Amino acid sequence: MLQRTVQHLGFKCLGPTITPERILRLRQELVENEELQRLRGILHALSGPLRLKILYLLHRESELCVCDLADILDESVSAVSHQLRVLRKYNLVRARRDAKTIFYSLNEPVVQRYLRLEKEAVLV
Amino acid sequence: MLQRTVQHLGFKCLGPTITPERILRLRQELVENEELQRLRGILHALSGPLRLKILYLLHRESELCVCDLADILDESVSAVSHQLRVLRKYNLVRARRDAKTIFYSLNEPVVQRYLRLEKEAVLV
DNA sequence: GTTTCATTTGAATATTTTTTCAAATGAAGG
DNA sequence: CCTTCATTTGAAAAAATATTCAAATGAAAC
Repeated sequence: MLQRTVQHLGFKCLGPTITPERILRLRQELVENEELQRLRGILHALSGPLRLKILYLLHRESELCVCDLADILDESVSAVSHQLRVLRKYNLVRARRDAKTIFYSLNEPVVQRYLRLEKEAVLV
Repeated sequence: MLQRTVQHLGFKCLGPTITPERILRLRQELVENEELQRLRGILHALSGPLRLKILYLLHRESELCVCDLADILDESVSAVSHQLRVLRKYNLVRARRDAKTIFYSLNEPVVQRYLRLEKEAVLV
C-alpha cells in the first residue's frame, strides 16, 4: 500500500536519497549533455571486437587494405568493410586510394585522444 | 578462375599487400595479446548507453543507491542492477551498504585510467 | 522469528548489433 | 567502351546484448 503511494508519486523506492529537484536536475543534465552521447558512440566504435582488432592492426602496420585485414582477421571482406564504415564514421581511420586498392590507416590524433593506452602496452 | 586459385591459397584478394609470413605473425599477436581482450571488455562496459549514464551520475553525485539511479534514469530497478553488475565486473564502481540501501560510487582510479576525458568536459 | 523492502538473480522476451550473401559501384587497364 | 577486381552497400539471417517479469535473497526493524 505504501508501495503503491510511492509508485504513484513516481519513485522507485520509499525514501529517495536525493531530492526530487535534484532528480529533475540530473535528468536534464543527461539530456543536455550531447558530448556524453558522442562519447558513447566513440566508445562503442572502439569496443567492437572486430573494430578494436582492426585498430590494433593498423597501429602495427600503419597501412592495410581491406582484403589484407580480412585475411589477417579471417573474416569476410564485407564484414570488415562494414566495421571500417563505423570506424570512419567516428573519424578513427583514414582511407587512401591506390589504383583499385584502398588503404586504411589510423587517424592517430583521434585514436590517441580516446585510447591513450599505448603506454600501458595495450596497442604495442 | 584466378579468383578460385586465390581463394584456394586462402587469400581474399589477388595481391596481398603484405607477406604471408607477416599475416601469420599479426594473427599470432592478436591471439597472444590478452590485454587487448581485456581492453575490449572495459570499453564495452563503458560504452553501454545506460552504463555510461550511470557513470556520469555517480561522477556528479558521488554516491547513489540503485533506486535513485532508476528514478533518475527512468528505468526499472532491475535493469539498473543488471548494468551495475557489469560495471562491478570491471571494477568501475564500488558498493557500500547502509542498512537496506546499497550505495554505489565510482572507482575513480579505474574510471579515470580508461576515461581520462574529464578535461575535455565530458564528465563535467 | 516474522515482516519489510532494497537489491539481486534467472529465465523469457525484445532489441540491437554483427555477419553473411548477392548485387552494385567505380577506378584502371586493356 | 568493356572487363576486371577491390570495395561498398542493402537486406536477410544469426548472434549478442538489454530489458522485463517474477521470484529469491538478505539485512534491519519490529
